[in-house]
Amino acid sequence: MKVTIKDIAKATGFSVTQVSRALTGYSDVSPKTRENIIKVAKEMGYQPNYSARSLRRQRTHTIGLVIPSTRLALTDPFFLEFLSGIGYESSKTRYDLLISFSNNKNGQMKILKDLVLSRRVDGIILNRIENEDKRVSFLLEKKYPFVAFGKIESDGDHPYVEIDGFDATYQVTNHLIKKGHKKISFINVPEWQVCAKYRLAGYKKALEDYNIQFDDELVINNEETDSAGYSIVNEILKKNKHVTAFFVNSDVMAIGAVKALNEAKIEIGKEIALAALNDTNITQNMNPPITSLAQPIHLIGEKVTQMLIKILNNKDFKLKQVIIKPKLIIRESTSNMILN
Amino acid sequence: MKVTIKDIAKATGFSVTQVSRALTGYSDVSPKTRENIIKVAKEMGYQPNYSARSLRRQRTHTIGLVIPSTRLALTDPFFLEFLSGIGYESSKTRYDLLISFSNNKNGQMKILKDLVLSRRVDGIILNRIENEDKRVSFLLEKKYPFVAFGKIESDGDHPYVEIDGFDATYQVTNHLIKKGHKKISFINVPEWQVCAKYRLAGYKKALEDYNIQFDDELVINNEETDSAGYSIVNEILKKNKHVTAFFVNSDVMAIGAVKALNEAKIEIGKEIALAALNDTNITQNMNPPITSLAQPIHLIGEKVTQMLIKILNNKDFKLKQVIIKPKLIIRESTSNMILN
DNA sequence: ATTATCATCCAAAACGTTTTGGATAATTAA
DNA sequence: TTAATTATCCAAAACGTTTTGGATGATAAT
Repeated sequence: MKVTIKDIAKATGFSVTQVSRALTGYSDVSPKTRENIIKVAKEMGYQPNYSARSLRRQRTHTIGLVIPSTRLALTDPFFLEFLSGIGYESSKTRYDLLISFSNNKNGQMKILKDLVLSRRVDGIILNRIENEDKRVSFLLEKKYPFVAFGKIESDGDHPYVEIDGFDATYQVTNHLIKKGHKKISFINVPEWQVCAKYRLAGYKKALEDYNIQFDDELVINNEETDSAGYSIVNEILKKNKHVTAFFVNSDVMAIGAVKALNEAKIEIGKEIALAALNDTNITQNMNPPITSLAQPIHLIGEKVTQMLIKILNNKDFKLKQVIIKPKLIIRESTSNMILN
Repeated sequence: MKVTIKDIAKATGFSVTQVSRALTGYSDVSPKTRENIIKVAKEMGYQPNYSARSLRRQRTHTIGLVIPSTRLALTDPFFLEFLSGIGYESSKTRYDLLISFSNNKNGQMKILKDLVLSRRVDGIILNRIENEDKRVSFLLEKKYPFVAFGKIESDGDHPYVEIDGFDATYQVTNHLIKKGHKKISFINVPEWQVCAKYRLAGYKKALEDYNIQFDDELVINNEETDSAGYSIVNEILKKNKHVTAFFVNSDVMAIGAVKALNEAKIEIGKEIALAALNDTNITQNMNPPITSLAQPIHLIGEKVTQMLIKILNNKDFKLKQVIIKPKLIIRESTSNMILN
C-alpha cells in the first residue's frame, strides 16, 4: 500500500512536478495549491521513497561508520560514548547512521570500499587512526568526504578531532611523579595507532623533567582489552622491577589490571598506584575509584559529525582540526599514596 | 569518477543488459562474455550504485534499528552486546544496519514511521517491548517485517526472541531464600515494559513456595540506570525494613546500588546480599563480584537478526518464538552470606 | 494596444539499475 | 532439408523521484 507522488498528483489533479515542488518548498507554487497538496499528502500518508530520492539527488543523507564486529569496540564504553555523540548530532539534522560491521572474511577495507563505491553513504567517520592508514589514503584518492577521530598525518589539511595524547600522558605521569613515584609502568595502546607515539612522548617528557631515568622494560604496548591489562600487569610484576605505579592507557585495560593486582594481594591506592585513561564509568565505579583522564568523548562524537555534515553541505567548508586537552581526574587509586 | 554499468557496456562492447546479467550471475551469458565483463568491471572498480539497485529491486538490503539517543541505551553493556550480535550476524549476509536515533523532537514513533514509509529499510528490529506497544501495532498494520527482542502480547503469531523473565527472577529469589533471606528488596524495570510483570511473578512465586509474606513496600519499579539504583537503595534503607538482600533487575542499576551501600558502610556479601540481572562485565568486575543472571545476549542479537533476514527472503517463513532460560551465576555478593 | 514581467504550471529527461519480452544465430532433432 | 530447440544477446520499460526548460495566462509597464 505504498503511496507515491503519482498518487498524490492524481488525487489533487496537479502534475507530478507540482507535487514534488510543493512538497519540497519551491517558490513557484501558489499558496493554495501547496496547501492542498500538503494536506492530501499527509492524509494519504505519503513519504518520499528514499532510494528514488537518493538516486535522483545523488546523495543518501546517510553517514557511514565501519566497525569491527569483534567485541572489542562494542564493549568499550569509551567507543560507545563516541557513537552516542555521533547519533545525537546526526539525529538533529536527520542524517542517518549506517553501521557496517567488518568481520574476518570482509575486512574493514573491503567494507569501506563497498560503502564508498556503491555510494551508499555521503561521508565517512573514521576512528582509531593508524600510521599510514590505508582507509585515509583510499578516501583521499576517491575524494570522498570524511572526518576522523584521531590525528591524521598524511600530507595536506584533513579534518579531524584529536585528543592531545602528549598532554594526556604528561599530566598523569607528572601527577604520579609528584606523589613520589619513580618506577612507573606505562602500558600503551598498540604501536600502529598514531596516538601511541605521542602518548609515549608525553610520558618520557615528564620523566625527563624530573630527571628520572627512562626504563624500556616498563613500557609495553598492547590492545585495549581487559585480558591484555591483566596479563601485562602480571608480566611486569613477575619481572620484579619494584614498580610503584601502573599507568594503563585505557579504562578497559584497568579492569584487567585491577584483577591482577587483587589476585597478587597488592592493595591499590596503598601499596601501588593505578591510573587509567578515558574516564568512563569503569574507572569511576571501581573499588577504589581510579584516577583517570576525562575526555569529552560524547562531545567529540558530536563535533566530528557536525564537521562532516558541514563538509557535505558545503564543499568549500574550511577544513579544520580540533585538538582537545583532557582533564585529570584524581581519585583514591593514586591520591592517598605518597612516597618519599 | 564513478563508474556505471554503462561505462562497462561501452568498454566491453556489450549491452547494458548483458553487463548486468553477467555480473549478477544469470545463465544466459556465455562464459567468455561473462569472464570478460567481470574482468573489466573489476579493473574499472565497478560497484553497483546502491540507490539505483534498491529502487529497481524494491529492497534496500538494510535492517533498521531505532534507538533513543539518550545515554541510557548506549552505555548499557547489555544493549551493546545485543547490538554487537546483530552486527555480527548481519555482516555475514552483507546486510547493513541503519541506526536511527530518536531525540526529544523526533520520537521513536516518528522515526520509525519515516523509516518504514520511505522504504529505507527492509525490516525492523525492536527491543524493550512495551505493553500495547504502538510500534508493534504500526508495523503489523503496515505489514512490515520485524522481529522483536522481548515478548509480544498482541494477537497473532509474531516473531520474537524472549528471555524467560519469570524463570529469571524465580531463580535468583530462590537462591537468596535458600541462603536464608526473607526480606528481599526487588527492584524491577519500569512497569510499562512487558517483562516487568513476568519478573514480578517469578519473584512472588519463589516467596510463595517458601511461605514468605510478600511485602509491597520492598518492590520498586524504575529505569535501568545507575542513578535510579542509587536512589532506590537509599530509599529502601531509609524505610528501615530490615532488608537483608537487594535484587536489582539490571547490572547498570547495580552500579548505583553498590555506591549507595558503600556510602552507608554496609559491606556487600557480608552484611547484605546483592544480586543483579544481565551478567555483563559490570557485575563480573565489581568488588566484590556480584551474583547475576547470564543471558546469551550476543547470541540473541544474532538470532533476532537471523530470523528477520529469513523472513525478508522468504515471505512464507514460519514465524517462530524463541524463549531463552537465563543461567544463574553465583558470586561473592551472595554466596558467603548465610542467614539462619 | 503592445510588450515585458510575473506567477503558476507541466511534459519530459534524468538518476543507474534490473527485468520484460523478444530477436538472432547456432545447434539439434525430425 | 526443414522445424524445433538452445544459447546468446539486446532495446525498452520500469522503479519513484527531482530537475530542466519551457508553456500559459494574468498582470504591470510602456
